[in-house]
Amino acid sequence: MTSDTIGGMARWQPDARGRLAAAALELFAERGFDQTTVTDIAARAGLDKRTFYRLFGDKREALFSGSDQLETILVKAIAEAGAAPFDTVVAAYRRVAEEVFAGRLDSVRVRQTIIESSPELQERELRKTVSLAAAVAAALRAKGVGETAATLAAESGSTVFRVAFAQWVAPGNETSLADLIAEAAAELRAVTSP
Amino acid sequence: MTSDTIGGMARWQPDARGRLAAAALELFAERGFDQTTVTDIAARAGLDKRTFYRLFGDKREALFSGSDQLETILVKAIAEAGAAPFDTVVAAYRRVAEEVFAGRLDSVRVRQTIIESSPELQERELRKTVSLAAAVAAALRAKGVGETAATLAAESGSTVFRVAFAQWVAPGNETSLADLIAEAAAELRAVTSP
DNA sequence: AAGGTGGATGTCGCTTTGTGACATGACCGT
DNA sequence: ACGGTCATGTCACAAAGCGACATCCACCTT
Repeated sequence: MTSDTIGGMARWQPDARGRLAAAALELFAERGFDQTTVTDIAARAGLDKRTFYRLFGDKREALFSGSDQLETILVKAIAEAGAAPFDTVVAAYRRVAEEVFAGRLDSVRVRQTIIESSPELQERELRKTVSLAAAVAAALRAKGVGETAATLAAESGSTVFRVAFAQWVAPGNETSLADLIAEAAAELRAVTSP
Repeated sequence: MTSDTIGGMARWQPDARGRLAAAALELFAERGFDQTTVTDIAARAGLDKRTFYRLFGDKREALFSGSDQLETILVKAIAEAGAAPFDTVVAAYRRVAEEVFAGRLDSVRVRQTIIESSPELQERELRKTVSLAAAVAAALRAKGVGETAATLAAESGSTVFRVAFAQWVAPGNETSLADLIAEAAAELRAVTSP
């Protein structure tokens, strides 16, 4: 079936996972999430339904393949930083903005449109967000920050990022994500100040 | 609703929805969420699987029947308040703490144990949380608070509540939820202050 | 060079979720 | 009594997700 022979090379086409993720993105954009079956996705990638479930936990996960990378960058940025907890977290998210989101507004918008069209996908994205915040909190605790303060700083940073992200993706926006993060952080400080 | 005649005999037992929610809670606690099928739940409530799906959108929803009430209380509290946005939100959550959670620690713990045992349920709870925060933000905007400030105040209040809630439910806790909310709010201010 | 090993893939069959279409049986107003 | 309505039950079905087993072929061992 998938046995290709580029000069007696691989038995299967390379990067099955990547092909499945790409096929899923295409199909979700074309027909919508609910109207796309896992069998469809696998077929477009030249694979079997069962293979999809070996590489992804469920149908939604195909849209969130790259999100481990975010955690890596965030945790590393926090481990290297030396400022106050909240500033550290905000700086870490700004680094993510520059290293993974800058220059990809168009494709991010496509993805975001898909997510906003399906409650199931929104739930999954929320979980990813929370998981990221938990990793950030753990990284802060590893630097000696107290339990509650670490959680609050991580969650607040997450909030700032989500607000800024929404503004960045909104139609007509011209400002960079990193700048929007800085603005949102400043406004959060203002909102919580007595 | 569930037509039971006062004088005559009822065709159906009253409160089908409540019976299903109760049956679901029991079974989830007994065997776990995954090991409980919708048919099981319906059977214990003396109803049919199809009836379950008419009253609840999906299996998880049976655990979240009462969460509309929270939104009502929150929105009302915010509409009546007159303080700064963040203080208003924190006060609203404290009101929820007193009006719906006070005195129910034991049953809340049972429920929370179930939720923590299933990623699917955690996703749903997250969505409820976000939905609540969105309603709070809308209530703030209705009072003239700016878009971004309303969102940030609502999300920060939500964060404070979640942190306090986790502490309240944690084993060995003796402090009231309302007090924990106040403490968390104070610590959030400290964390985000320069 | 023969043969074995292993990891990735395909095939089969099953349970469960969630939904549409239709049937049933009591309540209600007329 | 009649027809309508509303909650529920029954039947059928697509799709999700997973366990068990078969298959294929690069690579390794001898």
